[in-house]
Amino acid sequence: MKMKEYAMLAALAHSPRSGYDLNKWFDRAASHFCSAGYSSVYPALALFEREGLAVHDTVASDRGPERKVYSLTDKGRGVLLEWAGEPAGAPETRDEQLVKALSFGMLPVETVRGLLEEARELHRQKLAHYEELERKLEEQRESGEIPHQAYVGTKLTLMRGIGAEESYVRWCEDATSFVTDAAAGT
Amino acid sequence: MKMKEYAMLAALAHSPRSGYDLNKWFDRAASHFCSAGYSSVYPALALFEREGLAVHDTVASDRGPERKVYSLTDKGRGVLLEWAGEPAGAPETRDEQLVKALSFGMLPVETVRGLLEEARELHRQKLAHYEELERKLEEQRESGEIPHQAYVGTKLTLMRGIGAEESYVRWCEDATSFVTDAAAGT
DNA sequence: ATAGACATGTAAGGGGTTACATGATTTA
DNA sequence: TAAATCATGTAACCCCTTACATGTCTAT
Repeated sequence: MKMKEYAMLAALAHSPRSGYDLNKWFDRAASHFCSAGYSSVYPALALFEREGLAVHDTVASDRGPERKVYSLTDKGRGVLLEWAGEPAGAPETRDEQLVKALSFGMLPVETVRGLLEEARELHRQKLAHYEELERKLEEQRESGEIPHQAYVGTKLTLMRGIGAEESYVRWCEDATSFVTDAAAGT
Repeated sequence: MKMKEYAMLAALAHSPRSGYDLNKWFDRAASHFCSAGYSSVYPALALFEREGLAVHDTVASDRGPERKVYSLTDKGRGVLLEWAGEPAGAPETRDEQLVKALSFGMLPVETVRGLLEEARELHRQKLAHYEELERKLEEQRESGEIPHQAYVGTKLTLMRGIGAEESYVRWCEDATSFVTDAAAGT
């Protein structure tokens, strides 16, 4: 099984969800460590059911067509936990900004300052987004709306999201200082 | 053109390199923001030459077969800088560790502590690696062995690599405290 | 009425990783 | 003599993103 599929199993372990819900979860809460579109999600759910890892209930929706709400079986939970207990590989990152940064010594300083300011703004927004999710999560925990296991898992990923974005914002600021000094010094 | 190809153009702008050298550069110095194997590198170099973005000299090697050492043309430099001056997209990360972390509330605390300790060690090693590269880069700058433009570009990526790994190590430590407290509190 | 969110899927094409293919030189 | 490094490429396969296909409900 692929990483995305384990991510889906974990999300279902936190609470039952439809394919549509999973897709939103990937976009809003998991995009900093794993992403997926509909064309990964729906076939994976069908696979889970064939393998006995999940089952679905058909539930009427407020608006739009019927929802297929999937929940994890004991077997699914077993498969998930077995995988989760083994050591993880190193993270893989593809960062266009850093590829561009390789050329920042060859561009006008004002151009570079503009690019870094824009990047800083992007990551400040992402930081604010994760902080907001963390606030909501703490609310849910206080009101007992969320199982403890789901709280712990989600909290850990949000801690990482926040740390990663803080670190990126700091780099944008440090890089701005660096290119400004480098230009003044030369 | 793809991101990897711009990364290659930037590396060639810093100094002429062979496909083999580029592959090493991806592994050792660029893996935290972009990766590539031989099967991406060699076809891309052939493409650069067809498009007039780079030219190669054939140079005898100390050991092993002849080397094709590529350098960027003015056209290649132009194409690179035009791209580098435009805003970058958001970074994409695939982090197996965080997918596993989603299930950390369902695993025994001792298992989780072990996994986090292992992850911390991995990222401490990466941190040490980037710090070592930064030390060497500063040496090269002091002795004037490296063009200023290459120094700036490389320094910026190393600053980010170091910041990212520091931030990851901190998460491993914070996560360890968190799961320990969560287990004691429950 | 039109745009946007809700909701489930399939198909095609592009990009990237892994394995294959070959061969010289050095170090243990 | 076996393993590691140097060195250049190709081929096949898998994964993933993008586009396609369809339809309802709500808000502007």
